Amino acid sequence: MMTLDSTDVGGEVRASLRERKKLATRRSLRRVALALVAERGYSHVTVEDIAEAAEVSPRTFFNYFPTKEAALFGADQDRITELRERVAHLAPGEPALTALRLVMVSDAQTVADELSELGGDPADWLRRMKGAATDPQLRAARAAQMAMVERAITEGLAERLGTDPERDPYPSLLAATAAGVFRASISFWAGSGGTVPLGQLIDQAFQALADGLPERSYVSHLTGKDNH
Amino acid sequence: MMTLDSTDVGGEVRASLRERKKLATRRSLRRVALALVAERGYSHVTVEDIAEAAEVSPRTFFNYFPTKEAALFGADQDRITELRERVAHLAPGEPALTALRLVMVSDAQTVADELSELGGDPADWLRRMKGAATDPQLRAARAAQMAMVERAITEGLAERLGTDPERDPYPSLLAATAAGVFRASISFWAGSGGTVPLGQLIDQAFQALADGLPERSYVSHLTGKDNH
DNA sequence: TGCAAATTTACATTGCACGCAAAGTTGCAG
DNA sequence: CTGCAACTTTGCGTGCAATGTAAATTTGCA
Repeated sequence: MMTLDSTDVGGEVRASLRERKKLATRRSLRRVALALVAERGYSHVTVEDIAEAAEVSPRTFFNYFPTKEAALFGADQDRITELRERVAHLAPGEPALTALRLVMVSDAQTVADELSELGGDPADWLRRMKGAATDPQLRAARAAQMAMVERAITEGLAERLGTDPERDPYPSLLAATAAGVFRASISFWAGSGGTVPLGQLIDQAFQALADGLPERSYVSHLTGKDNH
Repeated sequence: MMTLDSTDVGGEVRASLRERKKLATRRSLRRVALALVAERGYSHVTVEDIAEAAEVSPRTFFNYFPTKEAALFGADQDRITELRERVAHLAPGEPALTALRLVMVSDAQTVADELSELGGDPADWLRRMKGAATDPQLRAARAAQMAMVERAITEGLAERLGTDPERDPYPSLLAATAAGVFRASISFWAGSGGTVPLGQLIDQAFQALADGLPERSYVSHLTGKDNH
């Protein structure tokens, strides 16, 4: 129990064969799942299809991901916990809204990084996934995922502000708006093929919130087009 | 095809036996589903259980609800479409934020009404459901539901503002925040056993958003307690 | 009363998810 | 380099959600 599966070489951590294989299998499953879904649509891809394309047994799929959709956009429990910690403790002394903005920008960058990590053209992935993203099941799964993220933010905020979400709706409200900023920005960014600078989108949305929501848009100069 | 299943009597619409039975079955399924889930938790209640308790066949359950969770909190497609229309056209001339506030307050009242319609003590239902509400599956289902609502709001806002959500993230952001206000308020209200005035909660949250988010809470005087 | 339409039901099928134990790999100590 | 211990993969069986189909059953109405 609790073996390392890795060898420490002069401060560097070299993954063991076992570890590398596991990571390869995980990535293969994810890549194949995304490719199949982009091609046929979410509801026309079974776990069996994914397993077959990745050349593992269907049972092995579930050793890596708890559900079919987790292979598509899996933020595991560790990362969600880490998110809560960052919201709670990043930039202490700064206003909560500032900390949230920092965390959201950083996480958005992570999303963009993972997209590149997939191999191939990131813009191509975004374009291919666009059709599949209309599937209700997939939307539902994504919403559930974001709800978990939002919950983590709520808890982090509650800790940061020293308040209890049960007695004070403010952390929930702030978390909901932050998650909303994140979603709206990411989805707009994805729709642009990843060309619009994501960090700026998020920053401007937060600025709009901090200043009080305006009646109309807040980003026309980014797209170079008239938004109404 | 397209029979009325109802008899028009002097301007009043009297439901036919068929219609009344259908409504009774639907309500029975919902009530029984809620009761069983409150008692055992979502994942320990099968569709078969619900059907049996409601004295219909399992297949009939799916004639009324597309999924298990739809029986618990089902906003059907008609109501979601209607929501979009209200967001788009209610109080024309007023700012979008004002229209959103009106629609959200009104919908919150509908939620409260449906709770009473269930029979028994509303506060009792809230208390009983509280435990079951921690179930991840149920959370996921609720999130998916809210995502559909949020989407409808986005579309309604886009129409109202004459903008395209694909090119302008503003409707999405506004919809996300409005949905966030709704969720945070409802959940806080439910946590209070339905005692805190829901309309005021929502109004104050919108006011906070319109003014620019404050660093701390905005409702301390409602609970009568210190929120930090 | 009897026919047409709507509704319920039984039956079969597909797919997700998970527990379990057997078979196959990998890591490492001797 | 060999053999054991830990880990991973796999096959098999189970339960449950969800859907299609066609045969009863019930209701509305002439």
